[in-house]
Amino acid sequence: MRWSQFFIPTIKEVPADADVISHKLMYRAGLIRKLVSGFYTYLPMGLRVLSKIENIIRKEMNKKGALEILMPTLQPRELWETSGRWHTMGPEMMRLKNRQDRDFVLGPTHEEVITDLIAREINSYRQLPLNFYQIQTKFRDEIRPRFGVMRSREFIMKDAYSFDKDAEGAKKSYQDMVDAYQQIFQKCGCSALAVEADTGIMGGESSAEFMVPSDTGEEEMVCCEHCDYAANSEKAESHGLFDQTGDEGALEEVHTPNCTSVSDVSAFLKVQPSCLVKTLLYVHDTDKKVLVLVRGDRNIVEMKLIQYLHASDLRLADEKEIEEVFHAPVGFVGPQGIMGVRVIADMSVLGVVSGITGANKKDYHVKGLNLKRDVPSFEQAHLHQVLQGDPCPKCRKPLQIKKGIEVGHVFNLGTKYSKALGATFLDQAGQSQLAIMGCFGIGVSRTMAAIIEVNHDEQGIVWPVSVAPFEILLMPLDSDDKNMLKEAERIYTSLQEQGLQVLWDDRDERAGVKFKDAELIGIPYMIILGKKSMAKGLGELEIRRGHQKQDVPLDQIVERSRDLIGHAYRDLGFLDVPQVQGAL
RNA sequence: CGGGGCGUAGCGCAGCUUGGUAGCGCAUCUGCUUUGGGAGCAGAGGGCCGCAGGUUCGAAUCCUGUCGCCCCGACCA
Repeated sequence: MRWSQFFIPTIKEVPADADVISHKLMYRAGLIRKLVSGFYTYLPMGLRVLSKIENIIRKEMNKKGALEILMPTLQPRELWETSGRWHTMGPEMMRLKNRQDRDFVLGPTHEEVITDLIAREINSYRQLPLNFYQIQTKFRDEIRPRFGVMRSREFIMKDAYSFDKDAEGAKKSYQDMVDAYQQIFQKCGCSALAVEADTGIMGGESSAEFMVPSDTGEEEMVCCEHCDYAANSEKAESHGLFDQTGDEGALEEVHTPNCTSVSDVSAFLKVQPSCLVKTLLYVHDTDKKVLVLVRGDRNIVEMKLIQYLHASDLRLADEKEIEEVFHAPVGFVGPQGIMGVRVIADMSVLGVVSGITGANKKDYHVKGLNLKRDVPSFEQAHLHQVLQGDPCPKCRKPLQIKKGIEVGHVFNLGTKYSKALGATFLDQAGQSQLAIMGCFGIGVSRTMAAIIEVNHDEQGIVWPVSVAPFEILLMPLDSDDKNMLKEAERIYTSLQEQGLQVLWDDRDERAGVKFKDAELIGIPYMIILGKKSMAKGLGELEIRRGHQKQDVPLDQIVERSRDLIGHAYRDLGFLDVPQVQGAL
């Protein structure tokens, strides 16, 4: 491709609304432009990158036997009523009506559609297993789109859905996808970590997220440096810590005027916050009350509580509700002597034999709380937030907390959707069975941003070859020099004949402009032709990453480039240089 | 949903406090010079100052409303 005939609108200045590096660089390098908040146009350079990521995904999916399909973006309300998600999804799902006043949703995901399809098409165990995938535009009306293409309202996603006849098959399908995902992200140049995760709105049994470690990530994960434990912080656990010591004693009221918070009480009584037991009253599924106990210096993760309760909604009780249960005002409540309310104790308070908590009386707390003695019956669960340094649940070594970008998510769905939508088949014994499902997503557009987050420097993007819009940039510096142009033309044709994707900067620009643009757009390899070295029969071959340069005789430069690029592909885990496909 | 900030030329901004009909840098166009790290000189084009009302002889500027964009936060007894 000749630069002058392509469209690469680079800009020097950063638009005021770009905040993170990938967003700034995508804008400046002419990959994307914004339409409105959360909606972006991919310009030719951006689209090439996207297509490359998609092709890497296709190849790995196909290797595992998944079959590509394409489902509608618009889906009828009825399907979502059937699965129950018309009501549980909330306002992030975009809904609209057609002229007959019929409700539709702009698909945020496709479990309903695919399961409906399978329910109609599959009758026998002989047809299973199946794994269908698509690469398609999804819509989620995010509260706050941000970081450019990283969290947008319209985005491109690869979603795959597996259907198995038994648990063993489902397990294999799941593992196949995990393996494929590792391959995909490695080949895209943004190796991802698989971490245990919450199933969220998808429902189902278990799930793992694929995270690219990066400080701009929105997700927090907990990982162990010593073993392979890694989990999303909404799911992470720590080893049963906090065996609280202290002398057992009788319950004793203490006067704590106006001390309504943990910090007030611990300061007033001159004890560590960890000596307190926080008593939280939650309301879930509209009117069910549950009392949660957690150590004073810890917070609970509401997501964990929702999971534990299988609740569809959850909120803290208001002052009135608290008064009704404890007959005491907010800030002075405790679990002792409370009857008729379900009590859940977090692991952090299980060992408490002399804790401090509210006395259920205004301006008073109690000392000497012994959980097992003073609370008639309680359940135990892991609800607290894991902090840096907490012991690993597997090996007890200190845990680390890191930020990451969620680029993929795999779910073991079980039979939630097959049951709701009637995806059954007859087994060998002629019995009707529910298909066991898995669903597997990759945020394609987000992956593009993640790749840039981990592959850039001061000057601009440093694309991994596998996803670079072009593999090599040909840069003759003097556009008036006939000889140089002739040589450039020769190299250009020759590179193309080698099957390489080459961008030829044929613009009549000064060298400085060309160099700056080249660094910005980040093509991984560059051939530079200058007057002086050409006179000696030499050209320069430069590697964008690290700016290593070498002089190479002109008659060898194409071959050397091809070798370098071949090595680069192999380093990323490819067996060979992929063939050019489609528009590329 | 709450809080904060911002809408002035394609992009980045100044001007607004103290009303008088708009300016700077980059980009664009023309010409000459320049040509291995975002060139120099000379000239040119381009803005209903987000939109709608109001105050005023007069509004980018003051007031009200509205739309859009960005950032932060999201309850812990």
